Amino acid sequence: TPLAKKVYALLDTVPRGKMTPYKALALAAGTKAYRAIGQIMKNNPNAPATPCHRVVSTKGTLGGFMGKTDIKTLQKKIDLLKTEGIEVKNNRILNFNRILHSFS
DNA sequence: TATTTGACCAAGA
DNA sequence: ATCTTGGCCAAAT
Repeated sequence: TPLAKKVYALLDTVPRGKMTPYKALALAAGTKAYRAIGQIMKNNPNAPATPCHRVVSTKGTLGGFMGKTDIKTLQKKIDLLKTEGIEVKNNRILNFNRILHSFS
């Protein structure tokens, strides 16, 4: 889908160890449809190839991973993030404000 | 074409 | 702190 292409392109610019909220990602893609971002991820099994694990809610919570919201799946996302140096505790990202990525 | 659905968000209560 | 409400808009049905 057209929006998805932009989103994926932007995701590639998010460096390892940093994250972006759904909102910022959507706005950077030129739309206000932050809700649509999640839909795109769900339907596109580009799973960990494009770093969808670096996308989070503005509150610093994880949202979901690979179409699911259950704790087990989220834990995988957490582990994956940990390998990039991002710690998640009690469904909250530590140093959230420090690792936010801003698009040019 | 019309309706429904969210991996959302911000503001109230 | 938690819960509800209303708004949002692309994609999927």
